[in-house]
Amino acid sequence: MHLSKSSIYGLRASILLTKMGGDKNYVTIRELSDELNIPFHFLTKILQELSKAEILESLRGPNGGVRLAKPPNRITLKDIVTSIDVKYDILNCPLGLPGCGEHSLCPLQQDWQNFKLKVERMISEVTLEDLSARSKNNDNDMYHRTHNHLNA
Amino acid sequence: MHLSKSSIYGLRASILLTKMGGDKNYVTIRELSDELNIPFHFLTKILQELSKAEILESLRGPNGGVRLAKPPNRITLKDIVTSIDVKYDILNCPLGLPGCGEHSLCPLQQDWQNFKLKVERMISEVTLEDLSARSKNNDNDMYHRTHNHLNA
DNA sequence: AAGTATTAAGACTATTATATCTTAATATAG
DNA sequence: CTATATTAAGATATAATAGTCTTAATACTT
Ligand code: FES
Ligand code: FES
Repeated sequence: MHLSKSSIYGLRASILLTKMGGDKNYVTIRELSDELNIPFHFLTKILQELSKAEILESLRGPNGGVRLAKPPNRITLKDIVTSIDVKYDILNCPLGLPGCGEHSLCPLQQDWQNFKLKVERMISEVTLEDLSARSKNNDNDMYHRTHNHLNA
Repeated sequence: MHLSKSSIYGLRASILLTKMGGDKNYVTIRELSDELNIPFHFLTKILQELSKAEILESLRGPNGGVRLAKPPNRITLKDIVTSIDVKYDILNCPLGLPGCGEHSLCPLQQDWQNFKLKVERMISEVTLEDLSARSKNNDNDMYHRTHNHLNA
């Protein structure tokens, strides 16, 4: 599972957005970046990608910000990740041979494809609603660490 | 599973070495790098790491090269990867929160830790012997693609 | 209409990962 | 002892990722 920091930040921001923006109000990127200890301009660029992908909506000017473009139960983890890391490879086999999955050349293939299917199913099924619900039940301070301590 | 190219190359070379070096002869790094389409000097540096970690033995001069330092059934996939990517994080959760695994803060934790355990077990149990045996049963041309086609 | 708050966009810089090049050390062969 | 084949080590170069800065566009408020 090789996610760029952009994807990780995008996911965290989307989850927080889901938790904060139950209503139709826009949340400023500044709020998100402060809360999550993500560099503001960096997060801005990431969320622009999500807006282009029509996962978020944005509005400029006072009272502007970003918000989800559709109900959180219709946005999956995979939607977000694939919008940001266009060419990511979920759970790449350690040997990364050509034709992986098609031909049976890799000595790890059997084990690996098994894992891979499960992970792929998970990320394409879990929605922002699920994630925000689960994290509400947990310590709400989950995001409030300093940037340096995040093991991204 | 975020492996560097160094680790992937190190794994591929170790497997090939196992297949070629059943006896006690040294195999030159040039042979390995040609066969695997890995830049020679790059592979040299990677194998130096494995030598320092006492997974390989090396010898300079004519008839020199590298060979396994112990029987292939005593070298695991994990041995190799951890020698090269000293600070790798096997199957990092997409959210990558602090204290992952210790505290229950992450909404994906339950699913993810489950995968992670299985993958960790696999890489710490599978040995070079296993890998080379399995790949012998497969198409022996598995490594003979051009570098550009490898989806590392 | 003017001023302000905000995202959009793109240029720029910094850091890390990947790859190459050069020289040194060492072992063998003749 | 000399020439040669090879790994060791480190300096340099290139590419990819991460992060910063500046300016433009837009929408609200007064
Ligand atoms: S290269 Fe596809 S499973 Fe290993
Ligand atoms: S951060 Fe540990 S499982 Fe998600």
